[in-house]
Amino acid sequence: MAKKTNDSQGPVSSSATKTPEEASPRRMVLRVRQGEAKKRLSSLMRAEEGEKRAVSVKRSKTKQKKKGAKVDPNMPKKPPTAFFYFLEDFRKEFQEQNPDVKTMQKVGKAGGEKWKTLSYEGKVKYYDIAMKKRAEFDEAMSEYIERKESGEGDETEDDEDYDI
DNA sequence: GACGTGATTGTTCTT
DNA sequence: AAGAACAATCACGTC
Repeated sequence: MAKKTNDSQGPVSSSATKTPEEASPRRMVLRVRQGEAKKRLSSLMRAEEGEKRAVSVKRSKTKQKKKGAKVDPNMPKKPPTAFFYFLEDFRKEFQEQNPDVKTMQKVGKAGGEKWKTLSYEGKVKYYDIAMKKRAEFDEAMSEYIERKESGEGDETEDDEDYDI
C-alpha cells in the first residue's frame, strides 16, 4: 500500500505538467486492461452473453436487472465503478446530513451532482479503487474461464455443507 | 412475504 | 464511433 508513493502521484501531483482535464480519468482508467485473459474473456463472454442476450430482452425502460442471467456463482459480476464507490461514502454523509432522506434515488441524484463538482483529485481516489477492483475482476474472470473450460460440468463444491 | 422499481455515473462489450 | 447493458443500494408499491 505504501509502495505507490512515487508513482501514484502520477495522476494527482503531476498536474503541473498536465492539467487534470487533459488527463481525463477515463483515459487513465482505460490503460489498465488488455491482458491475455482478456482475449479469452472476449470469446467466452461473447458466448455467455450471447446466451443471455438471446433470451433476454430486458431493458424495458429502466431497471436493468438481469433476470435470465444464469446463476453462475463462479461468474464474477461487473465490479462497481468509481462512482459507486463514491456513492458508498457519500451515502453515509448524506444520510447523516439528511436522515430524513433514505431513498437511494435522492442520494443518487445528490451524489451525481456532487460527483460532478468533485475535483480530479477527489475523483482519482475512487478511480484508483475501481481500477484495482477491475484488475481483480479480470483475474477472477480468467480463473473462472479456466475452470469453465477445464470442466464445466464438474462443479464439485458449490455450497454443499460438509457435516464434518 | 417477496420482487421490481427508481436514480445516479462509469466501464465494458457489441455492432 | 456510438449505443446498449449492467454494476450497488434502499424505500416504496404492488400482488
